[in-house]
Amino acid sequence: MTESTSPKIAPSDQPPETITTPGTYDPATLEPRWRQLWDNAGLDHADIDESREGRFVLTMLPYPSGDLHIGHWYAMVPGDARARYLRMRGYNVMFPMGFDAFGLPAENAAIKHNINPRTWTLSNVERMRDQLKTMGAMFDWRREMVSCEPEYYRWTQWFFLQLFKGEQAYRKYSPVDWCPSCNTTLAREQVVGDDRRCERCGTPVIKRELEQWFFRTTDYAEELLDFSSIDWPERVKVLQENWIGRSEGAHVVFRTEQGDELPVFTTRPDTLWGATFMVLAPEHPLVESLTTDAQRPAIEEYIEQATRQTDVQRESADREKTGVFTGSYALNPVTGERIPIWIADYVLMTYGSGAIMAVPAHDQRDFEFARQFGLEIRIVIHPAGEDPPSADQLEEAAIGKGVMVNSGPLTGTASDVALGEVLDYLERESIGERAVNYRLRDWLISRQRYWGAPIPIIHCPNCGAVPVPEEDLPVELPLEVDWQPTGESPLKLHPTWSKATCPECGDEGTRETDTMDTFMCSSWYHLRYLSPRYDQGPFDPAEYDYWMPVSTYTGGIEHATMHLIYTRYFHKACRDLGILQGDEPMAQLRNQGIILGEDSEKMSKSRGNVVAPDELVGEYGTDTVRAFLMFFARWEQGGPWSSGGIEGCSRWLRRTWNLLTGEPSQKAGDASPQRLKELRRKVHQTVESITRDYERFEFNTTISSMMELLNEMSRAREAGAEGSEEWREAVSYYLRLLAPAAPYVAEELWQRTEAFENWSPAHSVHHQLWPEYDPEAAAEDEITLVIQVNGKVRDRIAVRAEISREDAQRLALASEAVGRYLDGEPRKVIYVPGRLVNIVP
RNA sequence: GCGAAAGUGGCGAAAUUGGUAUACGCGCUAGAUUUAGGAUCUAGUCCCGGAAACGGGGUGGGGGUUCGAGUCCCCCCUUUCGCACCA
Repeated sequence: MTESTSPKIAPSDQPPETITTPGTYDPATLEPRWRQLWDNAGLDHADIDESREGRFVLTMLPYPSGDLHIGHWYAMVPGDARARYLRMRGYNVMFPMGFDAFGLPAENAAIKHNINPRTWTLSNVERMRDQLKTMGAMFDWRREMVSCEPEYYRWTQWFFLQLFKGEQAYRKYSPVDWCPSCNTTLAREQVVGDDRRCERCGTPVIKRELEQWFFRTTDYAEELLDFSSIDWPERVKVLQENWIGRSEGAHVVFRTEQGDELPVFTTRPDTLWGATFMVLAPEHPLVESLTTDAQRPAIEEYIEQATRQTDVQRESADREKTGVFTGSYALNPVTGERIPIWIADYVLMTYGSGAIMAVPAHDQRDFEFARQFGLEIRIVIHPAGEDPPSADQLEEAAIGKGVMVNSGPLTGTASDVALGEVLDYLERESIGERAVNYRLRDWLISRQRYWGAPIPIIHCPNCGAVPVPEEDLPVELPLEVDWQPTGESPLKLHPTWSKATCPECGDEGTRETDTMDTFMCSSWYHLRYLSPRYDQGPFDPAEYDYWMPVSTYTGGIEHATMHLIYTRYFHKACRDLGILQGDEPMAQLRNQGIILGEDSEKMSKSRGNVVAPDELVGEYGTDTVRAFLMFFARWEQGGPWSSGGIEGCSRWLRRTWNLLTGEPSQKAGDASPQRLKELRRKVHQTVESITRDYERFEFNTTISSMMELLNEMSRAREAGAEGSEEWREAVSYYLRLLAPAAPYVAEELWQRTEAFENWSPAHSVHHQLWPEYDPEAAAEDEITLVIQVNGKVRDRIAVRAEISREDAQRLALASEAVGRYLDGEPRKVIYVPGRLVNIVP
């Protein structure tokens, strides 16, 4: 049985294969040979097959930075093992791979090495594709997409046009970080230091307003909060909820003394009578006209320094409040009082209306501001039955509940009804109305960059922003471009590219030179996998119907709020345009943890703790690296790498090899029926637990269960199990259970033990069915009954598994050990079938 | 500050979801084997006492629920992650 006959593994167009020497596990020759055989035979191709249920298994695509990192392996290998498991369960599994190929690093490389970003990117793609192939994953490379290829971004542009026509795209002025010396926009990572300087020339960065493109993600804020139809981690749902940031309250319209409307959003309309001043964001459009001449120098200076700061700096907590009085006043709409209007950087233009009513008695920030500048504090909510203190006595804002005081007609209203009463009052008096506000902003998709998908718009002096006709797509990036060391987009500098005729009136216009955010490319890449070369649309509807939605999506938690909100928005918006079906793109999401360096620090070149997968593959082989990545930590948690730990997985696979290729034991055939039954039990118990573990993404325990089974098989072999039907089943099951984790060695040993004459995909272990689990075979016929006295273990006795309650209790009470702790009749006896008897004295 | 998750041997970690705590692996100890080894095999390895049988203790700390708690509840400590002047 274990005698290894050399299988004739040679497809017609291959030279005869050298068979590895029996007795020696040599992944370095075995793995590439199988890879080639599989690739030649198209073993991992996934095509529509109506006889089987499809499963679209997706893992987040990499950015082609140049080298595949161990983190990529950690993200992809367990997902691959699970995809392989699903395929063996009989599903038709598609597991595609591609590259998120637009982005800033390619431009940096272009400037630094005077190389076109496309050349740089595609050579990285090629390198990483080869590295990905050593991973032993079941990627169907026919379905690969590369987002920087015109055949891909043609459809990214097409989607933009659909969203534009569906009124989801619009233009507005929005600030960017700008280097006045380089004369270019800077990305966040190009602004360095606390004093915010350009990373190239060191010039202090300023804000500049540019007209940019947005998508109306806020239209979908409410629907994006609904996760009821998807199985996503709680953690991600909470992150998205916080990101969307829904709050209920009221829009209240204040008026300036000059008569301008000054709307605010408040979650506490019940404190409206205590609004003693207003604060505007320094960027607020009314600041200019509200500023009096006397205040103008101070205001201008304040705006200057406030807008130089990052949002992060402005938002950093426990900073002393700063601000300047505009010199103007507004009228409190319920009291009619004049209240001063200030500006301060703690009010953000990007949230609400960019203006607040300040209620210093009941909001901590407003309280601190009022104390800082000597503004009036008026208590309007106070616990019933007490006299309100004077405002001077307050040490902090009173944010608690109480009864409304000093609140005109609503004085005396208790806080549990106040909100509703106040809202009714405001609506009745036409002062304000109920409103929901979101933290979520519309999605800014414009980038003043070369290396992205051009926004397919022509600006015409007569017709405005006109979409490029679909038949003219793609709007291709010019390849002959000049790079300024400043990083200014070559699209703006190009002599001819931006010249275009208006599709509507035929006059001369100019192309939009902004390109799209790369999150736009990654919002729909999963759809391109369906049919990467389809040219009648972004995807073939037949493929969509068969595969979508994505059944499992895996990737890092860091994408919880950006990519994963954008792709959900994108799907929903396209659904409403009739392009897609279903409410959600990804039915199930799971996140892997982070793999750290051996020193428990984040891996980085400067720390010198980077683990290179290529080196590991050279030393141990792909199967060992895969197994260890699955084994060493809980996948969703991650943890530090251990160079010693990988030896354990290496040993395990070598022991597997030796067990199944060695000479038969001299005791073969000696095993007792009872011993063989025990072997079979362990086999079936292992099938059960590994099946459960794959369903739950608990990859570490799939490997430890395999190790346990190997240990049991070694012992059974010593006892003479070889030659039996039970042994044959154990080997067959073992190799099929091994296949998802260690695909190469499992295939090699499968061919040997099955003794096929020739290899074909139908013979591949990867096209076998997952072992059937027989609960009867897995059931223990003898169990250890634990005898407890008062919850403490006092004895253990071996009994038949089907022992009756009466017998178990009788045996327990008869136990000598129990006698030592029990004085007289027990008060109570608890029996847990198959487990224990607990005697309460 | 708010939110989420976690805390178990020397280390990475298991624990069928309330029922024998520490499976599996690393490391370590002893032995076997080998020219040698960081190779392979066997045995041992939570702590204290004991030659052993056995006894006592034990899952960050404190309380609670329960016949029974690593697991559930409350309080505290620590760590990690996310969000943060959100009106």
